[in-house]
Amino acid sequence: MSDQLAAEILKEHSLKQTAGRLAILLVLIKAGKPLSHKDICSVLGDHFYDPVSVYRSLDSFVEAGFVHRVEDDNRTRLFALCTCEKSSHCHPHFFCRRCGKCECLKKFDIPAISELQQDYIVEEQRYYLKGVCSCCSKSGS
Amino acid sequence: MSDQLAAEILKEHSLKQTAGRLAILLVLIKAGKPLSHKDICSVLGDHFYDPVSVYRSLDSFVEAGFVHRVEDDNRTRLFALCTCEKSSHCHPHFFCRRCGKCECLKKFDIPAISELQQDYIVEEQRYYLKGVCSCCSKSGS
DNA sequence: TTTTAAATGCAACGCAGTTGCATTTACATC
DNA sequence: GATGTAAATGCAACTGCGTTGCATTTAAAA
Repeated sequence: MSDQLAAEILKEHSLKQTAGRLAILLVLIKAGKPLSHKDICSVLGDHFYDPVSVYRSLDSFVEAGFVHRVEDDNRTRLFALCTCEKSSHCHPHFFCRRCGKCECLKKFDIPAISELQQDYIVEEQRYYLKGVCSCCSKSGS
Repeated sequence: MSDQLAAEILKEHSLKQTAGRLAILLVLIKAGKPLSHKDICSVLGDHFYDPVSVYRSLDSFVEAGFVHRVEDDNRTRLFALCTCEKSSHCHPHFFCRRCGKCECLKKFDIPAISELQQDYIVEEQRYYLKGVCSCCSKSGS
């Protein structure tokens, strides 16, 4: 299932199939949301895979384009499997300050800023929201 | 001129007038754009004001609400005097990858996301653009 | 099976920002 | 103007995320 998907993704992007990469990718697939390096390491368990190698594997995923990096505001980076087409990486991310989770909000259209401001070349857009997610807001204050 | 403005801003927000705070505020006023801690320290010159104190002064400015923090993607934070009303801190920031400058794009309306997604409490929005600014794009590739 | 470029582990490093604590200072009160 | 006090500062050490260098191992092509 997910194992096979992970292997396929690596193959598709001409990345070597290593135990570490497969494990990391599996974690990202199962999570279905952005995770920090720390999150990933704690799911993998210590001593299984070197933290530095986790960084390097993630970097290779980002470079290949099937994982994207989300900056949160604590100077940490989150990594998420990117299910959208490569050309539309851009969608808002919502950070819940109560449960700490990060969600990709893919329903929203981000306005085409480039049309509004002359001579600006927009190469990357990032939309970041913070507050309380629907799950937490329902379960009382 | 600017000196007086700096003093007024501090007074308005009930912050003690200290040489360091006035100097930092002056730097921000004159810059007219977001600056990093490093930028500020290098304008102030070494040995005039302790780097840690610069951080603390900036924090007090942010807490008072007349300076806001902009996250760029190099894990550094930029600080900018906030000329807009407190209630509308939110506007896009454009980072030019060529000249490295950061601009506040105050003309743009950010869509009201909160209406679209039920039960989400949006407390903060951040819009981040990256590319080449009009100035750099005009002066050749 | 052999070869080789890429991936890994380990140790040390870099940098932005924070914390603790003793000292100094702005400013309110007398 | 002198005094008292909470806030601001300087200094040193620390934290946490991420990176770099280098020797070793390994996936996968030949």
